[in-house]
Amino acid sequence: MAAAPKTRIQMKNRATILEAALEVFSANGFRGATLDQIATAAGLSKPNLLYYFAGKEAIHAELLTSLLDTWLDPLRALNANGDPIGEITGYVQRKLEMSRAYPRESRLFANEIVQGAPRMIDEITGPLKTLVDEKAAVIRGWSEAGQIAPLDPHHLIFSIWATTQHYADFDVQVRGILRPDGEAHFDAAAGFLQSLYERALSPF
Amino acid sequence: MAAAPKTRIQMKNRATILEAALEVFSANGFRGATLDQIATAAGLSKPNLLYYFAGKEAIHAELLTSLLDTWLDPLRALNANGDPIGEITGYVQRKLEMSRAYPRESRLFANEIVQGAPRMIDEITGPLKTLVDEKAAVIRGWSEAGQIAPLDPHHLIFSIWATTQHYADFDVQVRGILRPDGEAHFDAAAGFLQSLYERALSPF
DNA sequence: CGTGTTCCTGACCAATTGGTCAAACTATTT
DNA sequence: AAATAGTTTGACCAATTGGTCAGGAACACG
Repeated sequence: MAAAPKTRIQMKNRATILEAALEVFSANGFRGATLDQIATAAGLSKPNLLYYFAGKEAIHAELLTSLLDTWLDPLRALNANGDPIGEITGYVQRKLEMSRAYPRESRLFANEIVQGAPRMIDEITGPLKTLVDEKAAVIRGWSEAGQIAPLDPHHLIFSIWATTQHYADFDVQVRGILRPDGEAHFDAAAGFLQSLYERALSPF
Repeated sequence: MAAAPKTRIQMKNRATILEAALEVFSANGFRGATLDQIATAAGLSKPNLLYYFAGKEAIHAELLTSLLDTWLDPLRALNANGDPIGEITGYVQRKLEMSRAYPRESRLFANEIVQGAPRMIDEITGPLKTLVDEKAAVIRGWSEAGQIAPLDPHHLIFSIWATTQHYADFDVQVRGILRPDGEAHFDAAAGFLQSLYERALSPF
């Protein structure tokens, strides 16, 4: 899609712009973000932004496509041959770690999907669905073999997305309610989710 | 805040405008919504909108404050004297029912909170925190009495919000992945969440 | 050093958008 | 029916915003 950067300056400036755009888009949504904000955040002039990218849409699209892959890595890592409960709780922990380390990426996707995913619907019904269906089949195998409790695998995956991404997407709310405990709530969340899923998945 | 409507026409038109605004704000976020869109959706002219409301902000604010109360009703209904597991799974079901019946309201809040809740932060750190703390204390009492498993009550509430609102806020994604099953996924979700929380909360 | 290429900018533009206002139109009341 | 109060609108405005463009500055390289 986007022309491959060639010079050192291009590499550096494109990266700077994408970093600034991630900041601005994730905090304001596509429509709420302006090229001026992105330009200011990147320390560049607006016409200069448009020298590197064809337009606002192009910057946004580049962010979405280049980040989606990374975003799905934790699910890809779910290993059909591992210990079922350990694999799933491991997935939960990796996903929560993503929320801690990359909250802006999470909010970028959240903004997009809440508003109907107008620029991502193909990725969802295509590659994403394929990956989820594949991993859901693995989980279904485990529950049919009696290794984990019989829970619907698709909804199990949804619940993991929901509970883990909540800490990135609804960060202000979590902080507002857990007021004085600063950063510690991620560790508390890790412990809570570990217990929740261990208990729920245990076949006994 | 907003002047109390007096005439029949005022009642009807204010309601029409708020309904249209809910549609538009929930689908596009505050910044993404335009007065023209709301006016068109309401079947009124833009200046006429502004005869009934002081401005875009005022319409949005009215929606947020008037809907927040309803939104929290399910949690208020959590009864300290009821059966612990039944109370909590009942709360889960009521909350999921809200997602099914009022997805636009859910998305209105989701849009606001994902973007840092600039217009709602006081409600969060005030009345919302108070209510959550109160109900969390009730849940803590249950787990200290050994009636439910020892899970952090605040994070338990967060997980319930996350899992239930997910079906409204990320509706396109859920539909995109569960493609052919139309509306049935809400019933599947109800069953899944019932099992998930029953299993996780059971003290044994 | 000169020259071609890449990079950057100020000035500008058309479209969109939130909001105003005077005038016209419609209900309601007396 | 006249007077009053409430409702609606077309025309207009200033600010914002995505994007363009011609030319200048910096850089690479023979």
